[in-house]
Amino acid sequence: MGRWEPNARGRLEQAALELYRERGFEQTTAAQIAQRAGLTERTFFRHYADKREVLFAGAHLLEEAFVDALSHTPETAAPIDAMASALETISAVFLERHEFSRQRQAVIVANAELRERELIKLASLSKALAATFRSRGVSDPAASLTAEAGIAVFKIGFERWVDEDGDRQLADFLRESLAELKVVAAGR
Amino acid sequence: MGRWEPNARGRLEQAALELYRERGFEQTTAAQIAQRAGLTERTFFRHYADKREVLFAGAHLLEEAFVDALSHTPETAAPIDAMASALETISAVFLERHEFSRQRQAVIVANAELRERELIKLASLSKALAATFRSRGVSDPAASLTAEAGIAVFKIGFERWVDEDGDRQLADFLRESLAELKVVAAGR
DNA sequence: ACGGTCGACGGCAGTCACTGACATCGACCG
DNA sequence: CGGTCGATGTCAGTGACTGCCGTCGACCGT
Repeated sequence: MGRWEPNARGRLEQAALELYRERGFEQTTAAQIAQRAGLTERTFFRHYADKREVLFAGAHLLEEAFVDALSHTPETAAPIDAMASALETISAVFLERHEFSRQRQAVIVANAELRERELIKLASLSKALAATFRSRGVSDPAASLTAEAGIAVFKIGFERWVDEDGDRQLADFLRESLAELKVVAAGR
Repeated sequence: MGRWEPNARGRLEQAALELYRERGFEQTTAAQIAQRAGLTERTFFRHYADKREVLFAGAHLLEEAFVDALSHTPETAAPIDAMASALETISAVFLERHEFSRQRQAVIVANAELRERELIKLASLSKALAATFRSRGVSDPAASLTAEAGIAVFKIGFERWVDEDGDRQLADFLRESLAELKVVAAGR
């Protein structure tokens, strides 16, 4: 056994989610999170750039998976179809995470600073997707617009999935949302 | 003449933009902004909730104007056409503000915290537009998706307009961007 | 087995964003 | 002319975040 308990980041992330749920994001200090995780405030800030980031550690994984999914789509497909396929693939990531997503999203929605952070993560994701499209020969502004549209579909589908009590899968909501976007864009 | 110089907010906003351009957002303290405006730090925070907000004072005006433009669109129009019309109307707001927009946008793009703030302002705008659609009988998720798509069009068109040196108007870029979105959504 | 390096963490002092409480004083009102 | 009000100043405090340095098991080469 090492000098320190293992999985410091995991403990910090769990402690943070717990405290943010118990007393709210603003009423929680970094020192409290660190203490619950058996660490010090200084160590908290070694792992996370700020108090919000501890909730978004998984964002880069989502981004990687999303870009990966898009990359593994036939180059000949129309951008919107590639996006549809990537959305389909990505929803698998959330199959076993409805409850966790619900809790985390409730915390985020309740605080403006956390919403800001979520938005910039989605914007980063959008940029990455646009870059992927460009590397596949889609030119701007089509690349950026398809990426933005895909993120909008994801955002709205995800919101609705999280709000649902039922057993419908995320993929259902994403398909529905994308279909509606097509209808709307067609001017109907 | 009153006890204080008039237009404290205007002075603060100009001082802030100047300093953010001169030395960067992070390297500027609230006290410095206040001092250049002939005020104290405490007064700065009475006018703006935080250091970023001083750059976004006009955001609620844009939101009002945008919602207003959308409201004054024929109810019988398809949502996407109403959005197109609103975008057209809104671009008039920026007719005389290319240089100002360029400077401000350069500051924002250079700093992640400011980008976050911009994103949440756009998200707020999107919510307001979606609510307007709903009040006109468009149901969700079409209302939310049209709003999000419109904001995406605005964002991308605006970026390109700001980057341009030429004399093309914002409205041109918005039309182009919207047209491209329609093409993309149609799967071409 | 031993000295040296390294990585993860603790401790501490400091800056700055932001806040609450209270004081000031021209403008304006009756 | 006294009283109220609104915009600002003053001051003390909290907490987010950072730089710097110290600690000490793990690990590595000899």
